[in-house]
Amino acid sequence: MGWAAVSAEDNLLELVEAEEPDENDYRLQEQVGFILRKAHQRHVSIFAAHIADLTPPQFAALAKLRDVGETSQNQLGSLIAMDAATVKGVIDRLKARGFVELSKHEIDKRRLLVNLTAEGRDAIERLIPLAREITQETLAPLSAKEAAIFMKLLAKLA
Amino acid sequence: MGWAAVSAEDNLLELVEAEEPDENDYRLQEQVGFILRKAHQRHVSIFAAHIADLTPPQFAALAKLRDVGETSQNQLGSLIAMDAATVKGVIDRLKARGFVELSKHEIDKRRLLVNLTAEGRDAIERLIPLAREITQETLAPLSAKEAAIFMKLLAKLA
DNA sequence: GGAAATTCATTCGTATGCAAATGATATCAA
DNA sequence: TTGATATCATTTGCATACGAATGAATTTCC
Repeated sequence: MGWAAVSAEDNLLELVEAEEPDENDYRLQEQVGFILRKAHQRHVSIFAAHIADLTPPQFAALAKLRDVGETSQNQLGSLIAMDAATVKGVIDRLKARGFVELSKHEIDKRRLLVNLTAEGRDAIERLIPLAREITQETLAPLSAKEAAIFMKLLAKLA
Repeated sequence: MGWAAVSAEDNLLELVEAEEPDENDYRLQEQVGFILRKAHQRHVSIFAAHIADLTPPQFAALAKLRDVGETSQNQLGSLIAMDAATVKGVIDRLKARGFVELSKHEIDKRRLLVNLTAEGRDAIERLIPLAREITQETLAPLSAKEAAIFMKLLAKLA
């Protein structure tokens, strides 16, 4: 096998390259984590444009309290995907705003119970229609069918 | 029209309810923003399990510098979706680690040029294979076809 | 040429987000 | 019963993330 077999050499190279097409090629902009971060940023920005006086985590806490009623702080955190340290800060700020009130569990003295105040309930009821708009605007780049598929796959991923 | 027309009344109510099926119904767990936040959290967790000594934003900065070479701090920020305040902190920490070096632009004295050090280049080359695994693991709940569809829709959204 | 607008970077303040350590309380098990 | 475990909450430290204000340098435009 001498250098006369030029086309055979080329074919071999093509095969090798076909096995490892991305050896030197890493495109940050195409990685799921990078795009996920950007999509999340965009959502937070849309949220802020519609609801200026509350953050998404604060809204989530109020919305979940509306669903389940009084719960312990950590339990609420697990319902809205926040660890103990994070949920504490969120609840502290909601308390300072008068949207939630805290009390001690009668039996289990470790637990800190959280509940909506009347003002907090008013706020979340008032904000839910805006939250629907936020969801709509976030999904606006997709058709209805695309959005449905996307939501199903995103849920699988999360 | 008296109260004899009971079934007609019922039909009317059904119609009204069909128009507004979710009047009192807001499911936080089904909102795109909430799930997006959880999916992002999951990705960050997977990232940390594979690459313990660098955060996703720090990795993004190194990967992008590898692509484009020396750039100004703000320009780098816009390439990886970070505002000026955020990118400064990321670059400061990468500089403290010896992964990037800073210099002043000769002509435009406002600009702060950022570039990889030899150590930074070694690091990013070493980490890219791990980053591929991170992407794979993040998308693991989806089939190859689902992942392709998801990435296309996610890109549209971000 | 020079005032106005723009760009680059920094700083400050506020808000997640999480790991790790700690203390108080409750539960489990030998 | 009591000693080991587990749970609930707090605190500290670090790292994004972004709005707003500031200062320095450049560009635009009349």
